[in-house]
Amino acid sequence: MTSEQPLPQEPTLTIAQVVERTGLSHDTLRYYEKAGLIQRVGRTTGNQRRYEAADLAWLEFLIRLRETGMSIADMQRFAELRARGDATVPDRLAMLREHRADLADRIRALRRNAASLDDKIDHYVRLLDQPGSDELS
Amino acid sequence: MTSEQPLPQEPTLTIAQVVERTGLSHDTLRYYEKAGLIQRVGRTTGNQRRYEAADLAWLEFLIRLRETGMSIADMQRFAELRARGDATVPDRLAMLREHRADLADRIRALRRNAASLDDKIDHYVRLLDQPGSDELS
DNA sequence: GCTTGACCTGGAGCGCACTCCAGGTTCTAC
DNA sequence: GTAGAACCTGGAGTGCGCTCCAGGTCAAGC
Repeated sequence: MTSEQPLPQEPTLTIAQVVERTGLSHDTLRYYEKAGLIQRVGRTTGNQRRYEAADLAWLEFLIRLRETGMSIADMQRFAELRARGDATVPDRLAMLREHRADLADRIRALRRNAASLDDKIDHYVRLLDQPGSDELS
Repeated sequence: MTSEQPLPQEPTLTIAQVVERTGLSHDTLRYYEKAGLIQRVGRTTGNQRRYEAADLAWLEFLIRLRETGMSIADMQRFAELRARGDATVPDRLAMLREHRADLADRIRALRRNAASLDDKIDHYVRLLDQPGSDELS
């Protein structure tokens, strides 16, 4: 048999590796941690951060919340609920559903606005096709 | 025949009326004007602003640019081109097309993110349906 | 004519989400 | 063991897009 090997510790990531994988900056990672968006990350004996896979997954979820327009304050609320455990799943679900509905509204509004940009673009194209007419807008 | 009437001056709007119609605040309207986003608005002899229909239409266009994520700096560039007249139509068209393409990208990204929020929501729903399993995220 | 509310200006202040800095500690490679 | 890169902290600074303020002027109704 093979000799007993040390438990293959789940590999951890340095902050530089997390920067590379998430696109967040060092400062933003520290800011998110200070703000309570991520629970205290593991440390080496020398006090340097070592991120685990679960931290990375959570960060990626936070990034999605941010990219869909959630404020830091709301992310803090969400993170706090998460930290309180399973009992808060209904609250988290409610928050997420509300955020999802807001997002749907915003996407609809963007599409409407996109359509009117298209109209404006068409207007300019026509101006270029038949020049000479006084421009109105 | 009817007696000669004074030219029915195109009715103008006070700033309060524009606030009401656009949803922009007094301060934002003045800020936009100072920033050159709208060309100097007409004034009464007493120096109070009187907006014309064309001003309102332009403001509504600016609002669409803003709502689709254009920065004030880019709106300034656009407004400046507009102020320079017909010769800049090609530049304006190019700006608008680029902005439109960015917008399409952002809408696509939002839809992708929305889909992954939906996954997360489903995950929570399943957690609630079959409680007891240790929660992972 | 007077009151009251709407409007004017320049400039300071604010909230958000980072970003930068100084000064020190730790890690890695030689 | 040492050099240099990576990392640590608290706190100050930044850019954006407004928002507020003080101290005045103007306009409309009585």
